[in-house]
Amino acid sequence: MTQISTTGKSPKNSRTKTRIQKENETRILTAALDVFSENGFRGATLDRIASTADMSKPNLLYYFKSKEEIHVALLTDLLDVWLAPLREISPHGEPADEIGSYIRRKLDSSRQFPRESRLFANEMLAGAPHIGGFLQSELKQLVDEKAAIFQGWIDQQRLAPCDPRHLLFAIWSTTQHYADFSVQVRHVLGLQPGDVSYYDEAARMLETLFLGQLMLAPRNG
Amino acid sequence: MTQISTTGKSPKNSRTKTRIQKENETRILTAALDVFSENGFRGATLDRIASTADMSKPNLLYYFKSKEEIHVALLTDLLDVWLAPLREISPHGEPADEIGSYIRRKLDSSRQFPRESRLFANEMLAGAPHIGGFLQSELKQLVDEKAAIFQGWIDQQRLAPCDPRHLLFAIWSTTQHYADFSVQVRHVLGLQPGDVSYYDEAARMLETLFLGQLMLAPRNG
DNA sequence: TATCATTTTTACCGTTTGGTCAAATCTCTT
DNA sequence: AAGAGATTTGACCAAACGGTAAAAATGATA
Repeated sequence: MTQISTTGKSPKNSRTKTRIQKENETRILTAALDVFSENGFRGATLDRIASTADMSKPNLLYYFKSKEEIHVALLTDLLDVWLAPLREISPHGEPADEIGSYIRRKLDSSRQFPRESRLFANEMLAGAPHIGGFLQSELKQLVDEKAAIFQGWIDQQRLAPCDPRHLLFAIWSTTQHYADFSVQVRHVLGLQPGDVSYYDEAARMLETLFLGQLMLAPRNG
Repeated sequence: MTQISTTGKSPKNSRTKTRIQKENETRILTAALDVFSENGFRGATLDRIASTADMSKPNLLYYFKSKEEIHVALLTDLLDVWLAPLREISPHGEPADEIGSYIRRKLDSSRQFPRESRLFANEMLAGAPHIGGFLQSELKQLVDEKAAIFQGWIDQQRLAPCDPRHLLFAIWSTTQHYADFSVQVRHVLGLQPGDVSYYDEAARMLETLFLGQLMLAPRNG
């Protein structure tokens, strides 16, 4: 599959973007985010994106020269958003503070960018055909770096012994779940389609789980 | 969207299935699980399913009369698998034992049925068009029932105060993550495509997180 | 207001898609 | 071995798909 690399401009080779160009590219990317995040790359169609953007298909293809190019543009934007909260983890703070605020940042990210989260999830489910390289290089490197910080805390007995990378997986999964599986969350909680009021309770749960102690009674006997 | 309800047979209305019928239906469902779980319903094609099943498309449509019908058959099977671990939670055991073994069952389920898990995830990302009813009825009911058990333990101060349903969300997300995001997990850990050796470490992590205590030093000062 | 580049539309093209049909083949029973 | 039923195939269809070409309409600028 095609990996992200080039940043091709479509409308001619003009360096400066016109007002209309900026407006329409935004409209297209917004519409495409809706469609791709719901149906994945293969499940999305240009017709659907075009009609969501309230635009004819040829006009859409005037701004992005292929379905792939739109997808790449979205994924490129996405990866920055995805990495940002992780970058902020510092070795100098208290473990509970650092991990706690990381969880808060990730949960905020789910609340603010649920479609981006689902776009990412769709790409994972499909086997990461477009961002496999990113996962193996940038992400792995950053994870290794932050895992070393966690390991330092473990060595200092400020954090329970565990594989730091799996701790990150636990944080990613619990926070992203509220964006990716929001339908399930809402149905189980009996909430209306648009209602995202569960995020406050989610934050409390994750604080208890990661920073506090879930089990109160001794485990056996 | 079409919800699950009917259990239509395709080859005529014969009550008893022939050997060939059983073999081919299995082959089709196995192939379809591969294709649907990677690409979602809209992203999957009958041609791809047929060629994966090593079968002509008209022959495939002799056993299932539409793409939708194959999908429904898979989802129906899936829902049992999905609910089974949850049903086993008992109010009579120790919280740590009950929750611990539930996590183990869910993690085993991810390891044994990763494609089923991804099929479910794809359905969620698409907005649960086919199993919305299931989520609102069967699942919600079972969750309410089990949440009441958790609430009992909280009232007895054997479990930290939290929203039991969000605790379930945390268990679902962390365990399913290893199936749904296995590509990411493998890339970050630097493992080969088929390697699922991370499950043991995952089990240890989740035990520490849910049954033990992650933070060892006091949070402030 | 005339000019030129940008933007939009109309009409298409070849391929893929989900699905049908009747004929051909195979399998099982007698 | 023959007949009936089950299975498989090839040829096909209309719609949807990703994408193109060129003309028409619009916008900016002088």
